[in-house]
Amino acid sequence: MATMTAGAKRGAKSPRPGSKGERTREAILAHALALATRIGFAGLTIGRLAEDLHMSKSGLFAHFRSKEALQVAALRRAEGLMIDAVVKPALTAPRGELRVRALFQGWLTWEQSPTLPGGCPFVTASFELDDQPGPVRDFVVQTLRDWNDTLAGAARIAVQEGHFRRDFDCEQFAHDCQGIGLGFVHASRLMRDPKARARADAAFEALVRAARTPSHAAASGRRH
Amino acid sequence: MATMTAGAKRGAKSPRPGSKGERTREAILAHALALATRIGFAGLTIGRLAEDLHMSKSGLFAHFRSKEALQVAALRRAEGLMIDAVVKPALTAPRGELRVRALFQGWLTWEQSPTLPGGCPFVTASFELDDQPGPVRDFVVQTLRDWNDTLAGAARIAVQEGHFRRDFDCEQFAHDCQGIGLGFVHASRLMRDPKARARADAAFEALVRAARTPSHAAASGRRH
DNA sequence: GACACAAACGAACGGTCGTACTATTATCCG
DNA sequence: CGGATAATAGTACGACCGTTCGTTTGTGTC
Repeated sequence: MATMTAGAKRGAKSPRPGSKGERTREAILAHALALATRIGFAGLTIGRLAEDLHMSKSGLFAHFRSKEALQVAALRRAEGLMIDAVVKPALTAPRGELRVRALFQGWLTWEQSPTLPGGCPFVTASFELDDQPGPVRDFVVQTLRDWNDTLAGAARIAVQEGHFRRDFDCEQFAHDCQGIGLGFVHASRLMRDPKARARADAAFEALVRAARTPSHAAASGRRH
Repeated sequence: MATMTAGAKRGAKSPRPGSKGERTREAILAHALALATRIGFAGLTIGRLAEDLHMSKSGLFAHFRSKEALQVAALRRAEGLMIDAVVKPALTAPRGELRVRALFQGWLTWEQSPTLPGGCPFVTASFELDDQPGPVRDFVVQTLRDWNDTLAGAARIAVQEGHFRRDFDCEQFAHDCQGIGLGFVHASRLMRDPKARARADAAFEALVRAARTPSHAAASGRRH
């Protein structure tokens, strides 16, 4: 956070809550995010963005002082959206396996949300930026680390609750869920496989089945 | 693997086998491929490529008549490399579970090959182009479909050989392997997780364990 | 309603992009 | 070795890139 030092004289950004500037800024970020999921964050251009929103390049640019700042702001917004859409609702689910399910299913739904025509921005960004160091990449890594911890933490609670085996590897579980999620994106977006969702669900069920304690093995199976 | 027979009609150009032109063309493609894995296929530029190879933009451009053709040519080369490095060696492994293992392990090795500094080009391309129609995307889809069929086919042989259960879903298995592979890329490249390889191996072992017939369940475990 | 300041604009900058042409040089076959 | 032809270089083009700057328009407050 050392870079925020300029805030003393001229705040990096502290527009009044309901001001005009903040409203258009929000509109820009919403569109930028939707666009980036389709054409990538590198493909995002100020000109295209300005044209779509019927404003001038310079007027739009003034809201962020660099393209990189725009990219980070868009991803920061995405993180907020994802927490609201996936994490918070899952926290209302009962502790244990059900919450783990809510997290995973919630992510699949989020990935297919109509507001994100190209899918989860962090999937796009993570493969686009995995070899390009800088603040944007750093932010993506941090967010995905948090997400991984959320998944692993939910699994750990499921162990405490006695739903999952006592010796269960929760980190491995979180990793495997990421893999299933990425496989889902691959199958549904690139391959356009209509069975993509069913495949992802089947893989997740197998993972959960293998995680259960013997006493819960046959129980709570909401399936055949 | 129906598409691999397309060798009948050569492409637009057919330079003599050992000619100068073909040699530089090959050099261009080799570098283009390595570069694309790091900065993406959209980020690939003729100028950058020409500079790196110490030749003029126009001289390089003349080998392909468009950037799109260059991208497809690079991916076509990647397909050949991948078949040589992964598929062909796996076909020398004995039919059944061992061949399935050879395919998967071979892919992990290929993904980390030093000639591909940014990893498997098809992973990069598939997330970059999943929403951008055109010949490049089409080629990626076709190649990955072939790869999926190769995996599923190997699994089907393992069923025939009695290594895997008779009612085993080989398509689901191929899908799950893709997911584990993508999870591996995510963990190793973006997250720089030193345990990435171990995680991928563990996930794959769990998958294979669940696939085995009861009679083979305990056999060939982790003894070798 | 005036005044201060935030917000948006328009024009311009130096670059780089992919691609089209023409000219020059290297390669290869007879 | 010479002449046809393939390979490379040179130059130019229009479009768009991110960014800067000075100006104009709009907003919100006393």
